[in-house]
Amino acid sequence: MSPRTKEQYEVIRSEKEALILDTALSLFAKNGFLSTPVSLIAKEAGISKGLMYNYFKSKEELLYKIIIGKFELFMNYLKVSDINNVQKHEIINFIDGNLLLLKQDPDFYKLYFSLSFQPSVFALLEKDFMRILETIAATINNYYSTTGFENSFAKTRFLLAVFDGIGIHYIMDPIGFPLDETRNMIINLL
Amino acid sequence: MSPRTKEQYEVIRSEKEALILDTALSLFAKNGFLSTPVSLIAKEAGISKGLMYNYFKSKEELLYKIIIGKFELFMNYLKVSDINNVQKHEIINFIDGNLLLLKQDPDFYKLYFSLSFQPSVFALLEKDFMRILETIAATINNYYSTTGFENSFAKTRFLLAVFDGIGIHYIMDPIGFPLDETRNMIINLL
Amino acid sequence: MSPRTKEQYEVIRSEKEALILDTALSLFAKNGFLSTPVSLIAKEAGISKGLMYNYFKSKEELLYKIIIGKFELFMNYLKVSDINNVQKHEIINFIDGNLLLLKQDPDFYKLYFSLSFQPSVFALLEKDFMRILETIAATINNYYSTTGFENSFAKTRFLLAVFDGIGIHYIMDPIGFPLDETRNMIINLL
Amino acid sequence: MSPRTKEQYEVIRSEKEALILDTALSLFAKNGFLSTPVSLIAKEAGISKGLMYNYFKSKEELLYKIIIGKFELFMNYLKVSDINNVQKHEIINFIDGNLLLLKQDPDFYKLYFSLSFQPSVFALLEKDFMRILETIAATINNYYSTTGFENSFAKTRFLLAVFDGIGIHYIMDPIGFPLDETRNMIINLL
DNA sequence: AATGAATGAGTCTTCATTCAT
DNA sequence: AATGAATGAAGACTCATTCAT
Repeated sequence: MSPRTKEQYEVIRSEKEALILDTALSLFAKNGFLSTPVSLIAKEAGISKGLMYNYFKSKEELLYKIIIGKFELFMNYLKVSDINNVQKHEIINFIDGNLLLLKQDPDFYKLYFSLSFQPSVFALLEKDFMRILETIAATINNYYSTTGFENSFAKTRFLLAVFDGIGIHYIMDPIGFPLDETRNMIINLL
Repeated sequence: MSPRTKEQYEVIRSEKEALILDTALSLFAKNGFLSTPVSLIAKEAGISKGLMYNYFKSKEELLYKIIIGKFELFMNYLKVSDINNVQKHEIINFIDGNLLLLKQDPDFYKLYFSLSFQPSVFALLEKDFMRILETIAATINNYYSTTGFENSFAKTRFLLAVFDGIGIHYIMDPIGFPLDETRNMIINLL
Repeated sequence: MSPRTKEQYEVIRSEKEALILDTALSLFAKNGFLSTPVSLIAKEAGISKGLMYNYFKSKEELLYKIIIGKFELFMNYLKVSDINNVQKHEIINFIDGNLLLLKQDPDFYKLYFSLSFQPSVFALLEKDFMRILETIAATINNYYSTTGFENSFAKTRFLLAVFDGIGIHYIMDPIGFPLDETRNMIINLL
Repeated sequence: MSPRTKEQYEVIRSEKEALILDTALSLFAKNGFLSTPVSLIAKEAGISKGLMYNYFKSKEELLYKIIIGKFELFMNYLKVSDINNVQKHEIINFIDGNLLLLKQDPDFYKLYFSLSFQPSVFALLEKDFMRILETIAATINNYYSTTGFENSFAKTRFLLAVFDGIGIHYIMDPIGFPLDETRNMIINLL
């Protein structure tokens, strides 16, 4: 019998890769990265431990791919037409976009926050995290300063902090936390 | 040399216990709870591993005692004279008190936040965390509702979230983060 | 296109088999047998892992075939016209033949020596090694005893040892080692 | 009960360390470094796997310590009174010393030779091996050149090669190999 | 003849905890 | 009160080999 075609192999690979990524994200979010053994990921995904290493070089690479993949989605919401003249509605779009992701993919945010407090693991991702954070900060800062606010720097840092605070409280208590009301309170800070 | 009295022994014991607690907090904050071996704590504290287990039943108990000890300090700032009629200056006092602790003891906050995202460890502390959070929430909620704000529940949750956001951003970047300016922005939310 | 004939298939098969054998020898020599994964051999040879097992039952069989194949070449140089009356020039021919192989195929010698010290692997080959060694030893011993040397046994063992010593030092440092000068020193021992 | 004294601990440590080193040397010699699992060393030494790591940082460090320890012994035999004027009897002493060690500690030589052909492992030790080899080579070379031999370089390399050849053949067949007769043949090369 | 996904046994290593002294 | 040797369970990772296609 002839071997599978390249396309068939690709389908298998991309489906299984997605399965592993999803399973791992869910477990990392639930138990934390360090407390999730590769063996558990494999078991939950219904594959052998060895196969994981056929798809990802290491547990850390698996983590990295999860994060990077989501980051792209994340950044799609921060498209401004003119970086030197950021409009209020663009910031609002960004906020709304992220609140949407927060609702749709709380696991990712849980993982994201948990990693921020795990220095041994965080090192892997620090550069990417920083690059993104700085882009966001620059955009918001530009909005505040061109809109005529004084102390745009502090306002920017404050807004980012508020945003993370909301995120954390939401994922800790998605049912009880009043996300929609707080959304308006954030907008009021603009 | 006369043998030590019971009191002297107890002084030694409590001093050594404090030493272990401090050392452990510092290491947990720096490396994370799971990434800090008991052997390292013992080494840094200048004692043997065995002795650690003489003072604390387990690594988890050590963690627990660290957290509980700090909580008491923490709650000292939330003393209101009348829980049914909370004054603005009392809330401000609470905020300022906590910002002070944040500056003085960033390690504890780092540990506190990191544990929040480590469910396997968090379980130990969840009850205590909740009890405290609810006390604080009730107090703030009372302030908002007696002061005549509408939607005091959402406002309360928002304030708590903002507070944590600030805390996180400060401990991630204690030098760059404009803590004093943001303090005023928090007060403005009251 | 007409289908390939049986002969064409066999040509392909034996060419591919040779490719695998060569690739494997080169990698075994460079990294050692145990440190060379089958996957690497396949990759370097440009074929799939599965196909390797189509040609060779196991990694060990692959090794075995490499060694045995070279042994035949090796023994071609030890053809004496009369085993009961070995001539000096025949021994010299053998020495020169082997020095030539040593220069032309250092990888094989490297592998050969490395296996001699890997009992778990060596077991496979021990019989064949011994058979060959004994043939050589018998021939040399005959030369020494018929030529009238006393203690031909010790002289034989010495010569064989010297020969291996030279081989090892040459493959460890093919550029620096004075192979041609030492050749004469070996001849002087005859 | 009071803890053991420092001396008592030291006795325990050095005895157990020696036990592990001895056991490991014997197994490495018998099976090869790569084919000897740490678990087997532990089992043979009658200790737990974990304890091995209390004494040695890694399997590789264990190997390193074995080799380095023996090297010192080894070099004791190559003490010449004047490096610029090496006497024949000093070379003979060196040869005899090493033949003695060869007889007494064939395991070490087995390991030494096997490592020389295991590039992945050899890297660890290459520097130390080279340093020693160069010292020996320089000494012998000095002997040959001051004694008036021409082509002392080639003679030195030859002698070293012969010596290793003898070593290898002896450890492969300690009973059958005529070590004492060959000793005289080596001396004749001086 | 050929592919590479999949498995599982085996290897090194870490670390919380126990225990004899 | 104090030490550190010792254990054992668990975890990340590798790799020869099998097998469906």
